[in-house]
Amino acid sequence: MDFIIKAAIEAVKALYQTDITPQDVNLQQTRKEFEGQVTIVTFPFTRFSRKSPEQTGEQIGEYLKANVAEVAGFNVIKGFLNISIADTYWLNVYQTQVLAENFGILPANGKKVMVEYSSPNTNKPLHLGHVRNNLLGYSVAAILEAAGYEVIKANLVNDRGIHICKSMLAWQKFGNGETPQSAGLKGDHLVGKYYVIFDKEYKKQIDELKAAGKTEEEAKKTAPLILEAQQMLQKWEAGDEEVISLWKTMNGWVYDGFADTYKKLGVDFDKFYYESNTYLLGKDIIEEGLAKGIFFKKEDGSVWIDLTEDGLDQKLVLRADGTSVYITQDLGTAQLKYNDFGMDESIYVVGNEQDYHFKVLFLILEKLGKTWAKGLFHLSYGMVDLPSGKMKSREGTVVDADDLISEMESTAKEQTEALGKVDGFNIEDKQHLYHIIGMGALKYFLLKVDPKKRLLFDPNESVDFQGHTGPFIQYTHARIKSVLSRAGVDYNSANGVDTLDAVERDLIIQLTEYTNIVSIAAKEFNPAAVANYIYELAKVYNKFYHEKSILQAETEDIKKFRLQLSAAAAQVIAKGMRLLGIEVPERM
RNA sequence: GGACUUGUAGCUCAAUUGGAUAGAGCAUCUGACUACGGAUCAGAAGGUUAGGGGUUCGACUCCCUUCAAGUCCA
Repeated sequence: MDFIIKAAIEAVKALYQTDITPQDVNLQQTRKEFEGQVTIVTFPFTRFSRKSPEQTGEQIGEYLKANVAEVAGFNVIKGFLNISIADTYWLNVYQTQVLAENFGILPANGKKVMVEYSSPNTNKPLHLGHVRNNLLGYSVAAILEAAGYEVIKANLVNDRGIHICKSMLAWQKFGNGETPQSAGLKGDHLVGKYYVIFDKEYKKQIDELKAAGKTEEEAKKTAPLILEAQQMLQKWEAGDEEVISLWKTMNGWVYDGFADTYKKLGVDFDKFYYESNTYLLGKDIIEEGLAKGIFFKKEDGSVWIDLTEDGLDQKLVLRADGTSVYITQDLGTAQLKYNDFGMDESIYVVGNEQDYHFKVLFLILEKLGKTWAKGLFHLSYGMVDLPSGKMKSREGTVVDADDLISEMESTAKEQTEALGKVDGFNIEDKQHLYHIIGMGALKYFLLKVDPKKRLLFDPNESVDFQGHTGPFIQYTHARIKSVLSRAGVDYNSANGVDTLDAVERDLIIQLTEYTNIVSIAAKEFNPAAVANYIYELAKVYNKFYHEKSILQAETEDIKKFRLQLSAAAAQVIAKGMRLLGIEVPERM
């Protein structure tokens, strides 16, 4: 549509002797209740046209019609100039762009970006909140790749610390040598079970101590179990063989479990970082900051940075005893990642509870003069809430990822069987289909929402399969494939039409928008933009499908054209869904 | 105490980043092809965009303020 903007600039120059920039031309898609396909908002031009918005629109419209071949007509309503573009233009764009093999893949931009996501703790299984994180991260990575970036998917695993020691200790005390095999339980669930047991026993001890007259705070600090766990952490840090060996064993169980869940979710990673390797990093950065005078030392020896001039607080970066805080290791890890890959940008997919943390982290790196700090971005997403409020693992109100996935699959099975559409599928095909549909419903449900908004999930109300959903889009794709398989003619070289019906034009216009959407989604790190676009596309296609007969078209040329157009729609649907990590079936 | 985020139909979400009469889906009601797949399509109903003020040709969007929900900082 650049040519319209250019022409509008020329029109303003010719009519009103004023130079304007492309940004001054407010171009948008014409609302469907009006005639035309693109609209120029003329209110801003009245400043120098010294005419009413209507008159200004008329004059520019006349100019465009006279000087631009593709402008077939126009109408003016208030300050809106609606322009009808000739069908030949749309057909040309369709032929040369939409039908091109690499449509929707933007040329390489030479930039490298890291997307860090998932980043689980190894003391409990993944839940719905992690699912949102994983799907977002995977999708953003796919979108950036389509937008021309070289992408590195990274996972920073929190595999050490007091929380893991809690699970280890509980297993030692109460586990009786239980293993995933002996318990018949996924490894991450088994370890999670002992984390819960620790918490229960710990609470018992707290209650006993309180009954003996201690305050809550005292009780929490002096309960034998927590002291033992802390001791265990110290042993781990000292490299105690027994502790390390148990730690390796139990983490191994967890990784097996995670690998399984990741596979079902369809996410993957190029690079794993482990906190057990990175938790000591960052101390040299503290030195660097002190040397540069950015950090300062208090009398007790602790190191701080004063961010009050930036509207933030004073922030501790190293404890008085010389040990790290979270931000210390994050500083070090950021440097490590940059040393490893030298990427231009780095996206952290982390929940919005850490907004402040990342603000501080990025600001410190900037103050340290790290040139790459400006490429850091915190993709902050809202928490997933239940109707009862926040998910709490201690109260057993978490929605477990593995449970959720299998529930989605069985719902997909029920729905599909009720419709009786899987004749001719063997058992494996059926299972694969149920997985695709169930995950399609779940992924779409989570990704269609703007990441920064909190998400409400009601486990009692199963995810919809009708309307604005993944299965709706998958169904549209399957139905197109069905028609194509009945075509009986070669439609690849169709070129037989030179005018379009309204629905056909709408469909082509929607298809041409895809590239635009990819770049917007990449710029905003927002899969929801893609999700909502594909839904619109599927809707336009379904309307076309109902209004126009494809196989019974008026002429053979039109039939071929509509088949080809349908194939193009199926292609874009599949490509777009792939950016969301959602597969589309041939039949369903 | 300070800071950040969110608030749109009964419910779940949009709104081309300041543009036209705020759009979809679910739920409710009505209708559609003995048809290329009805997980579809067409229609009805549903709104003081949390409340109030301001900025301007024009505000869900920007500013101020109050309220509500959530989060963070020692």
